[in-house]
Amino acid sequence: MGITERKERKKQKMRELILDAAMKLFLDEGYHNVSIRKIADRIEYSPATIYLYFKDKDDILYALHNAGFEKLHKLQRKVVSMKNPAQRLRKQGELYIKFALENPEYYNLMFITRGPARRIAKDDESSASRRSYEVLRNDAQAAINAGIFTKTDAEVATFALWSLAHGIVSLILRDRCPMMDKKALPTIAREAFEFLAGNIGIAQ
Amino acid sequence: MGITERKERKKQKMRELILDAAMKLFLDEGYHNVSIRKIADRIEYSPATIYLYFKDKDDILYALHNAGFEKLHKLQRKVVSMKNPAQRLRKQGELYIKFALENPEYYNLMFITRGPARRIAKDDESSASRRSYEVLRNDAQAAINAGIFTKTDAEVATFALWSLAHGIVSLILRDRCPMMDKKALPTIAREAFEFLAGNIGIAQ
Amino acid sequence: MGITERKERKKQKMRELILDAAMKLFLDEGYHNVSIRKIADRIEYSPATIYLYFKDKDDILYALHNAGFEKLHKLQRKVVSMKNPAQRLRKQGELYIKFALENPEYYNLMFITRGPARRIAKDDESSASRRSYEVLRNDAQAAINAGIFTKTDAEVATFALWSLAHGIVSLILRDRCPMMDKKALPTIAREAFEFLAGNIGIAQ
Amino acid sequence: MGITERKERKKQKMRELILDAAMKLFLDEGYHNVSIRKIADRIEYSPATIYLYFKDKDDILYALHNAGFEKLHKLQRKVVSMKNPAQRLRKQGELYIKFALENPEYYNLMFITRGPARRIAKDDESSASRRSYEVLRNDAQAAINAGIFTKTDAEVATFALWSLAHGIVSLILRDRCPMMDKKALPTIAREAFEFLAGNIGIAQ
DNA sequence: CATGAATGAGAGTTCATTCAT
DNA sequence: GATGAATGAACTCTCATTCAT
Repeated sequence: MGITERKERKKQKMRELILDAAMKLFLDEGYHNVSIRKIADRIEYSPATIYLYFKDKDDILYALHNAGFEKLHKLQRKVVSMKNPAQRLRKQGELYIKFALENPEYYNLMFITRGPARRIAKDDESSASRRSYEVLRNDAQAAINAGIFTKTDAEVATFALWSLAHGIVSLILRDRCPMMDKKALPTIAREAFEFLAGNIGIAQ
Repeated sequence: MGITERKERKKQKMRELILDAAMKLFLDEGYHNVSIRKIADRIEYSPATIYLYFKDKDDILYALHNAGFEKLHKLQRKVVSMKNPAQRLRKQGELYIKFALENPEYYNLMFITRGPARRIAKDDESSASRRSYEVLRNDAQAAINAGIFTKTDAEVATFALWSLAHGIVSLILRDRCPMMDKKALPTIAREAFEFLAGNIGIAQ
Repeated sequence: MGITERKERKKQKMRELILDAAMKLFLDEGYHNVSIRKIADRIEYSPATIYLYFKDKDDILYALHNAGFEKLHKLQRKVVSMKNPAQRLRKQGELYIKFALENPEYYNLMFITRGPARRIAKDDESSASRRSYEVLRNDAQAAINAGIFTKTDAEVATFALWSLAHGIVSLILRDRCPMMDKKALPTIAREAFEFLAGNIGIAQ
Repeated sequence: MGITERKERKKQKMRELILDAAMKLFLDEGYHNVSIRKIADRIEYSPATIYLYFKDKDDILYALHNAGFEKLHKLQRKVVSMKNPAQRLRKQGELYIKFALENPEYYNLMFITRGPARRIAKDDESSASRRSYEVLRNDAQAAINAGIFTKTDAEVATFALWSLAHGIVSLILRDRCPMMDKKALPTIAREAFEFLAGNIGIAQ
C-alpha cells in the first residue's frame, strides 16, 4: 500500500466519520438541529476542520443523500435478476418501503428534505439518485412490454409506482397518521401496498 | 352583545390578522423565511404582541395547518353529494391533487412539515384534519360496500388512496423529479393518477 | 415634551452611543479591527442590540461617514461669509487640512476607506458629502469669475484644489512620510499648502 | 556556481512565484480577498509552505510594496536624463499619475493601504521607496536651484509635488468622485494636473 | 392591550498560523 | 523542503423569546 493510498484512505475515513456524526445528529435531533458546530462537537474536532473535508453544509447533506441512494441502489440490484417483471416490480416496492421505514433519516434526506433539492436539480444521469430511478423505470418498461401495464407509457408508470410507495412511507415518516395505531403502521403500510399492487397487476 | 363577547371577537380578529400575515409570508417567502419578527412587521405590531395571541411559533403553524384543512374540507364537501362511490372517490383524488398543486405552502404545512407534527399527534376526532380524513374513509367504506374494493378493509383502503395521491404531489412539491420536464409535471401527475385510479376500479 | 419625543431622543442617544463606541474603536484599533462584537462589548450591550439601531455594519460606517461630513460642513460654513474669493479658498484649504489632521479616523472614513464607497456612489445631491463638495465648487467658480483662475473650468479647478489638500493629508495619515520628522509633519503640511496656494494665486 | 548559491537562487525563484500569485490575486480579487490560503491554492503548494519563504502575511505585502516601487522607479529613471528641470518635474508627475491609474493595486499597496505601513516606518535610505522619493527630491532641488521654485525648500517642495499627484489619483482610486462622470476621470485628472503644474511653473 | 428594548444562543463561514511528520 | 492536518479566534447576522413598563 503506497503512501498516497494510505493518506487517501485516512481522508476517506475522516469523511465517513463526519458523515456518521451528521447522520446520528439527524437521527437524534432532526434535520433542523444539524449544524456544523454540533457535528464538530460530536467528533471532537473544531468546526473549521469540517471544512477541510466538505465544501459547505450542503455538501455534507448531499453526500449523505448520495450515500442513501447507494444503499438503496445496492438493495435494488439484488432484485434485478428476477425474471418475472410483475414479481420484480412488486419486490422493488417492498424493499423500497422496507428501506424507508428502516432508514427514516436517509429517506428524509433523499426524498423529502428541501436542503439538497438544489443540487438534485443538477444531478446528471450518472448520479446515484438517477441510477436508482432508472432501475425502476426499466422494470416499468418491462411491465409495459409484457402487457401488464396498458394505456400508459414508461415515464408515467414509473412515476405512478414511485408515488405509490413514496406516499405510503412519507405519510408515516412525517407522522401524519395519528388516527392509526402507531405500532400497526408497518402492517398497514404493507397491506396498503398489497392492495394497490394487487389492483395494478403486480400481485404475488 | 356582551362585553366579554366583544372582547372575544376582537381577539379572534387579531388572531386572524396574524395568521393572514403568516400565511402570506409562507406564500411569498417560503417556510424557512417565516419568522415572528417578519410576521410582526407585516401587521405593524411588535413581535411581543404576537405572543399575546399565540403561545409560540408552533402554535401559529398549527393554526395555519388547521386553516388549510378547513379549506380542503370545504372542497371535499362539495363532492359528498355524488351518488356513485367510484366516481366520488375519483373526484376526491382529483381535487386533492389540484388543491395540493395550487396551495403548495398549505399542503406543505398540512402533510409534510415537521413543525406541527407534535400537535397533530394530539388531535382528537373533532379536529379539522380528522374530519378531512373521515370524508375519505367514508368514501372508501362505501366503495367496499359497493364491492369495488375487495380483500381489504376501510382503514387500509383509505390509507392506500391517500398515499397514492400524497405520493404524487409530494414528489413534485419537494422537487424530486429533475428527470422530468418541469412544465409537464401537472400533466404527468394527472396521468399517473388516472393510471392508478383506472387500475383500482375508480376510473371515469 | 411628549412621550414619543422622549422615546425618539432615547433612541437617538443610543445611536450616538453606538457610533461613539465605533469611532473610538477606529481610533484605538484601526478600521480592520472594528467589529460589531467589539462595539457591543464597549457599550456593554449584546451584539444583537446593535442591529436594533443599525441595519448592518455598513450602516454604522456610513453613519459615521456622514457625521464626519456634517462636522466638516459646519466648519466650512463659517468661511462662506468671507468676501474675497482667494482668501476664502485659502481658508477652506487650511481648515480642511486642520480637520483632517485633528480627526484622522473621520477623515479616513470620509475619503480613504473603501467600506462606505458603495453607498457613496449612490449619494444624491442632498447628501452631506455632496453639500461639502458644493461649498468648494462654489468657491472655485467664484475664483474663476474673479479672474484668479484662468484656462480651466469649475469642475477641474474644484478637483485640483481638493486633490491638493487631500494629497497632503492622506500621505501623512497613511504614514507614507518616514523620511520626514514625524513631529514636523503638521508644519511641513502647512508649508506645502502655502507653497501650492501661493503659486495658484490664493496666497495670503 | 556553488551549492549554496544554487539553493539561494531556488529560494529566490520560490519567493517570486509566491509574490506573482499574490499580485495576481490582488489584481483579480482586490486587497480584501487576498489570503494565504488563496495564494497557496494558486501556486499549488500548501499554505504552510508560504511560511517557509515569508514570515507572515505582512511580509508578503511589504515585498509586493517594494516590487511596486521597483516598477515605478524604473519608469522614473527614464526621465532623469531630461535637461530642463521644469520639464523633468512635469514629466515625473505625468508618469506618476499614469502609473497609478494603470496599476491601481500596486499603488494601493504603495501609498494607501495600512498593512505595510509598519515596515515602511523602518525603511532605510536604500529602500526602494526611499530611492523613488529621492528622484523626486533631486528634481525639486534642481527646480529650486534653477529659480523655478522660490520661497520654499527642497523638502517642502518635494512633499507638495508628491501630494499634488497623490491627491489626484487617490481620490479617483478610492471612488470619491461620484459627482463626476466615471469615464471622464482620467481626463479630469490630467487637466487638474495641468492646471496645478501650470500655476507652479512647470507647465509644458 | 401593547410594546420597546434587550438578549442568549446559535447559525455558517473564513482566517492566519502552527507543528509533527 | 514540503505539507497534511488541525485549530482558536474571529466574523456578520438572525432567531424566538422575555419582561418591565
